[in-house]
Order: sequence, then structure tokens, then C-alpha cells
Amino acid sequence: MSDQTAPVSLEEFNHRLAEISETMPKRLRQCAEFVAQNTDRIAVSTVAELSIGAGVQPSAFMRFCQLMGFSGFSEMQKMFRETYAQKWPDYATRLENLRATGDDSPSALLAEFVEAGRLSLENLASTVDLKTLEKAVDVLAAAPMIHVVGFRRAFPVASYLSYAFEKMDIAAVLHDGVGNLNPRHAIRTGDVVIAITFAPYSQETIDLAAYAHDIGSQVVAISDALSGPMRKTDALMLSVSEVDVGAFRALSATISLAIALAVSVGAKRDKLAYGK
Amino acid sequence: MSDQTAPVSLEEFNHRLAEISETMPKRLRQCAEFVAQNTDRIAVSTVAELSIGAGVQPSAFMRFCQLMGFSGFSEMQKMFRETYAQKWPDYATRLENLRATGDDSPSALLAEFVEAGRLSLENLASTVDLKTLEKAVDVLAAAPMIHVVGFRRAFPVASYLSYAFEKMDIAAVLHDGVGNLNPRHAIRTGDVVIAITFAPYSQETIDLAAYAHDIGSQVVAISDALSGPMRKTDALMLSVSEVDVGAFRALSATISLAIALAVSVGAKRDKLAYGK
DNA sequence: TATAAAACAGAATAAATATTCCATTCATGG
DNA sequence: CCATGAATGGAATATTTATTCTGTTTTATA
Repeated sequence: MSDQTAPVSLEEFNHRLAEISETMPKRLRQCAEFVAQNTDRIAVSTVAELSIGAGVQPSAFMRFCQLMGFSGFSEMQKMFRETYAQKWPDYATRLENLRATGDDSPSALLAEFVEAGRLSLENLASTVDLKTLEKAVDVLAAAPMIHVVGFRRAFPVASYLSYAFEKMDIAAVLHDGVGNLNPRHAIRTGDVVIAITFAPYSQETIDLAAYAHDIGSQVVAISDALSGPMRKTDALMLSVSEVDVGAFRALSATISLAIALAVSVGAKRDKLAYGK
Repeated sequence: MSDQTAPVSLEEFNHRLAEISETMPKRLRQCAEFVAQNTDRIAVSTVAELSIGAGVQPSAFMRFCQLMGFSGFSEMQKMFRETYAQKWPDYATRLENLRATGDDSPSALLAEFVEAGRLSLENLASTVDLKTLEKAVDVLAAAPMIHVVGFRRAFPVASYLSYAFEKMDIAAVLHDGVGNLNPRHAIRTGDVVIAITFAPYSQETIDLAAYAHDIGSQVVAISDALSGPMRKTDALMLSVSEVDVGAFRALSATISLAIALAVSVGAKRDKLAYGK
């Protein structure tokens, strides 16, 4: 049993887990990994189920609980059940009420988009590729100039990125297609291009990304699938799957990812500047 | 025990509950009401706890479970635990993990924006003024031409609205400020203006809305507060409060509201067209 | 390689929890 | 107002689930 006091929140729990899982013996580390991957199940499972999941004996799982600072499994589960209860406000009910009025009434549609946005965000949180995201931030933070391109439904994302960069005094150009000028000559070797495009992919965006790649510029792509036409450009692919409502999507996840990317770049630049 | 088969989803469960709770004896109705109010707790509670909550004996609660079509409490709880697992695709955990790495790491920022977006959406669902929303839809559906205006951080919203209108073959103009032309002469009496602006309010947007109001056009405003400079224009005010992350916001709620508005207008126009 | 300490699996036990049963109370129709 | 059946409360029981214990295996150390 551990001499430390038991975690009382998910934060503390995760912190503790990260802290000690390094030094755990084999079976207990199995438990730690399984728990880290399936935290959500703890509240509603038995020791037997969890230990099978982790591939260990129930007794091993018990030792794990004790190492984490709890007196046993029950106490640990209690914590998870309590924190779970807080999570549900009456949001679900509100949504029901919005929906209640009819199929294509404004409020029903709003409810759909709100729920789609929420699902997309939750999905984003669990599927985003952190490695690639960090790499993209590094690349962008070092770029002498950032080119942002995205048309049609990707355009709002592109314009918001530009706004964010501008606000943080980061050199960036939004390629907005005004005047049908050929924008590629503005891109110099070493510049970085952020290309945003969703199926059906717009040709201008693909062309610009391909050109950038040809002249040796790095491309960061925000798209709705890992494959797709951006593959060829060796882009750092950030994929987002948005939940559709009919023929439209709310862009919540995409915009969140974009703004997080932009702000991260800003933060990184500050750090580099102070580092010098 | 009921002769009917047991519900296998939350929907079925709720339906059944509504159906039979009318005709239940006193104690069992207490159970029904408590369960309806605390659906979320079932997965993580014991019969004893729930029956105390409902103010009945455990045996009464058992009878309730059987009336609902389950063999007993365990089976009912099983259903809730299973649907819970889907609803909770360890989103909370992932978010924790994202956050765990550090304060301004990309993943931590992303987690912040995702959470901010989620909160904003939930907030939107419970605070939006449905009356005004429906009125706005009516007005826009009848407009010969829709003008969309919004600059700086409102511009992504404005551009997405235009995209949606275009896709639905609805006549709309995006006033994007290119060329610094004075756009007001494009607005005719009877046209409707959608003005999007957040504090600090951009002068161009306010001016355009004021002009539109002067010539007798209706204004629909999407903004972050009910008061603010749009008040004077007699606008239909749709207010959205977004949760900020530092100096930025993810726009999730605003965009969701905007797209719901646009699609509603599209649906309404279809209805009017078929009606004729 | 020998030895001690730690980790482990599996079975045995303890505790918690669900479920049933039955005596009592309450409501309903004659 | 009584008789009958439904509804109820509470305790007894059955079942599930957590926890501990012990002999064995693995691992680290000298």
C-alpha cells in the first residue's frame, strides 16, 4: 500500500498515474496502461472485468489500486463514480427540448448542429495526432512567412487563421482568390503553406500545395481524411472528422484545431524569442 | 413482471417510462419520477442508493425494474452501463491526457479550445432566444436579397454564411471590404442585412447596419451581448456568449448558430415554394 | 550461480449487493 | 362495512463481487 493520500479528482489521478507508472512491475504496468486507455470504464466495471481487460489476475489489479493510493478497488471506483455524476448537467434535457418542436424548425436544426459540433469536438480530442500537431507548430514557428489557403467551406477556417496570425504579429498571407491572380509567385522557398481542404477537394488549394512542395516548402494540411490528394505533397496532415447535419457541417472541430494551432505557434515564437 | 421485452436503448427506455408511469401505483411512480430525473446515476449506483433517493424500499425499486420489462435491477443497470460506455467514449480522459503535457503545449491549448467550444455550445443550447431566431428565419426567408457583413473575427462567420446561402441558391452578398468600396449602395429597401460583430465592435459593420435601418431594411444581428451598438438599429438580436481561451475564442457556438440559421432559411424557402 | 526479496496466480474468504418471500397495510367493489 | 386483491415494507436469502492469503515463480543482487 502506498503511504500517499488517495487522489480525489481525475486530474490528481492522472498525474499520479503518469508519475509512478514508470517504476511499476510488469503486471501492474499492464494495469496502468489499461486504465489510462479505458478510464471511462472504471466507474461501471468490476475488478474481474477490468483485470481481464488488462490481462492480469484480480489480485494484481488490487495491488495496482493500492499503489495508486486507494485502500482498494471499491474506493477507487467510488472516486470515478463521483466525478462522473458531476459531468451531466441538464444539457441533455435542454437539447431534447430544442429538438421537440419539429423536424426542420430552427430550434431543432440548431439542436442538431450543436450536438454535431459537440460530437466533432469530442472526436477531435481523441483522434488528433499530437506528434504531427507538434511538428506542425515547430515548422510554422520557424517559418519566415506563412501562407494560408482554403476555399469554399474551408475559407472561414483560413480567414480565421489569418486573423489570429495577424493579431499575434506573425507574418501570414491569406490567399483568398480575389482577382484570380496567380498566387504562387508569392511563395518562396522556406515559407510554409497551411492548406485547408475537404472533399470534394478544391483544385486551387491542391495546386498551390503541390507547387509549394515542388519548390521545397513544407505544407501543413488540415483536411477530413488522412489520405486524399494532399498525400503527394508530403504534408503534415492534420485530419479532422466533422459530423454532418444534412449537407452541412458546423466546422467546430476544424476551427478549434486551427485556432489551437495558431496560438501554439504564437506561444512557440515567444519562447524562441526569449530564448535568444 | 411485464410481458413485454426489455428496452435496449435509452430512447426505448424513456418511451416505455412515459408510457406506463401514468398507471403505476404510488411507490412505483416515485421510482419512475426519480429515475426520469436522475437517469445518469443509474449506471453507477446500487439499488439501495437509488431506492433511498426515490424514497422507497429496495423491493419496491425491484418491482419497478420488472415493470419496465427487465428481469431485475442488474439487467436494467447493465443496459445503462452499456449505453454509457458509448456516450462516454473516454472523451474526458483524452482531454485530461491532452492537458497533462504542459501549459502552452499544442495539445494543452487544443484541449482548452475543445472544452471552451463544448461549453459554448452547451450554453448556446440553453440560452438562445427561440422567438427571435424564428422571427429572423421568417424575415430572411422572405428577403429578396440577403447582405452579410462581418469583419475581423466575425469574418469567418460571415463567409460561412455566404457559402451556405450560395450552396442553397439563396441570393446573398458577402460584404468583404475588398477595394474599400462603399457597399451601402448595393442595399435596397426590403433587403435584409445580417450583421455579425463582437466587442470591440467594428465601425464598418455598425455603419452598414445603421444605414440599412435608415432605408427601412430589417437587420439581423449576431453578437456577443444583447446590448451594444446594434440596439439602435432595431435589429433582431441573436446573442451568443463564447468562452474565451486567452485572447481568442473558438467560434464554435457562433458558427453553429449561423449555419442553423442559414439552413433554416433554406428549409423555410423550400416550404414556401412548395406551398405556392 | 546462490540467495533474498519482490511479484505473482489462484484459490479461499469476506463483504456488499441484489433478489425473493411473506406478513401487513391499503384500496376497491360489492 | 366486509371481503378480496393489490401494494407495500422489511427481513431473509442468494448471488455477485471485492479482498486477502498462501504457495510458487520471477527478478535482482552479490
